[in-house]
Amino acid sequence: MKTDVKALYQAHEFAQRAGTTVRTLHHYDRMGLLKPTGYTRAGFRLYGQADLIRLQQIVTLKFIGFSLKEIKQLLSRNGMNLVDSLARQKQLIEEKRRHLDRAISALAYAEAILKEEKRTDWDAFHDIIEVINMQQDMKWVKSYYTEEQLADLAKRYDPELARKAEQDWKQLFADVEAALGEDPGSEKVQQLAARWEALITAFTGGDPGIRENLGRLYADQSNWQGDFKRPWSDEIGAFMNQALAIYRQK
Amino acid sequence: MKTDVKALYQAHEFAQRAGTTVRTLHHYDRMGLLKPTGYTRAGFRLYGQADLIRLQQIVTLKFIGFSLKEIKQLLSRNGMNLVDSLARQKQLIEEKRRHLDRAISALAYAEAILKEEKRTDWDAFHDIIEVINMQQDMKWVKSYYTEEQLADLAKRYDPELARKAEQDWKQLFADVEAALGEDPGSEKVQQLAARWEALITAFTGGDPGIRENLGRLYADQSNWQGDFKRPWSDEIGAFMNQALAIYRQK
DNA sequence: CTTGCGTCTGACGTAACGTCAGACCGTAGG
DNA sequence: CCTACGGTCTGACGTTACGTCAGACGCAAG
Repeated sequence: MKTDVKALYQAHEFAQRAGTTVRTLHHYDRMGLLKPTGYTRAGFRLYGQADLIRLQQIVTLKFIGFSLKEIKQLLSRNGMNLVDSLARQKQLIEEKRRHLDRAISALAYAEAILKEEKRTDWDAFHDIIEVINMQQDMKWVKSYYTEEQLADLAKRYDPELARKAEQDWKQLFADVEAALGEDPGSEKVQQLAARWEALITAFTGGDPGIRENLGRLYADQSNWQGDFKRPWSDEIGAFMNQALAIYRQK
Repeated sequence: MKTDVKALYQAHEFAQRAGTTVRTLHHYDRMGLLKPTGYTRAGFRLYGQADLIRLQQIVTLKFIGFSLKEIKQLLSRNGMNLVDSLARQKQLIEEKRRHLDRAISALAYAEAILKEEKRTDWDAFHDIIEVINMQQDMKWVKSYYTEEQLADLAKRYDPELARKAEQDWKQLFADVEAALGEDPGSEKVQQLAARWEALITAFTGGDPGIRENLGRLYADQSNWQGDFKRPWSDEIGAFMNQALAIYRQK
């Protein structure tokens, strides 16, 4: 029963079949992550089935986000506990995703503001930055809310927010625009304020680092020149500021 | 009306207030992204309010995921269109998040398999890799589904899947285990098969690159030794394979 | 022998800084 | 005035996962 199948491939063909490059194979070889099965007399690398399997494992672990160094450890399982590694890795990735969620939310806001209003790019850009930094405000806002209120808000808005943030921002903008003339203290406008805050909360999310940093930044601006000019120059901004002020005092 | 506020800070203090490091300021200075307002006679950097604002913008754009090079462009708005840049950036980030979602899903699966079954780490690990690569199967599976069926599955499962993948995997495992003795062709088991496929689809998601690569990898294994041994050695795996086979033929 | 295509080994480039290392500044205490 | 302590400066190397030359060699066909 001879195995007619070709058993060994040279670098290029192997790389192609594996969906990677020769240079990558060199790299893995040099760092001891994947050594070829053998060499020709001329020193050309020869890869076999076992190599393919190992490469497959490497690709998989890379997909999951491990570094090559970690992969080397895992594949030689030198004292490394797979379960723990996976758990840690999952937490790391989830953190990254939360960050991306907030970034997406911020971008959605930017998109909304650029479409709904007709300011120059630069002005709008200024506002975008301002809004993102507004997370700082949450520090103070939090003292106005009770724990339960915050938890409630979080429960109602947080999970889906990041996903359809774009929709939400657009809708909110439309609603606010429609309510422009009304009393900022009215039930209706106050509900808009609540939604606004919730949206801000969404991409403020749970990143303590950024919140702190920008918080310091913002506080600094205020201290620096007494009343640092905040760029809410448009109607909507002014209107919402009134509404939010009332909302927070309640 | 004199402004009593200190107007200039030295590197360390400025960095601290801005929530960054001196070395970062050096870096930004050297690459021309943020030049200090002035220097002392000794050559020490002095930063002012304008610098703080600019740094704030830099931090914000970094948060959104732009590279320093891009930020430099954006802040000098040399031919760069903000709207387009933001849109592109959003797509990029969303792609990244989809990748993370699939990775998380894969890790959730790993977690589930390691908890529910009592194999050695290594064996389970082998399966994890196998499952992730199983996305390759979707290539063939797709020829069994109609477009509408796929769309339907995607609609029903895709959005929420990535979020609560862990739960879903655990639940599915429990259900499958409970149904172990039954007829693989029964309505009940077939529904489990549908769920199984849907979960696999979830982290197979929409990444054409990885799907292709691993597809090639897998196809190769099969060709290489005729019938390459697939590591579904456990009861659940064998059971589900039967059920899935029937499910796909339907 | 010459083409053409493939392989090998360095060596440098990338992104965004962190981490020394060696040298200098500035102020308070002795 | 000397010195310690803390801050600043520049330059150079380290990090991650390879990509991109560059120069030299292998091998089969015409």
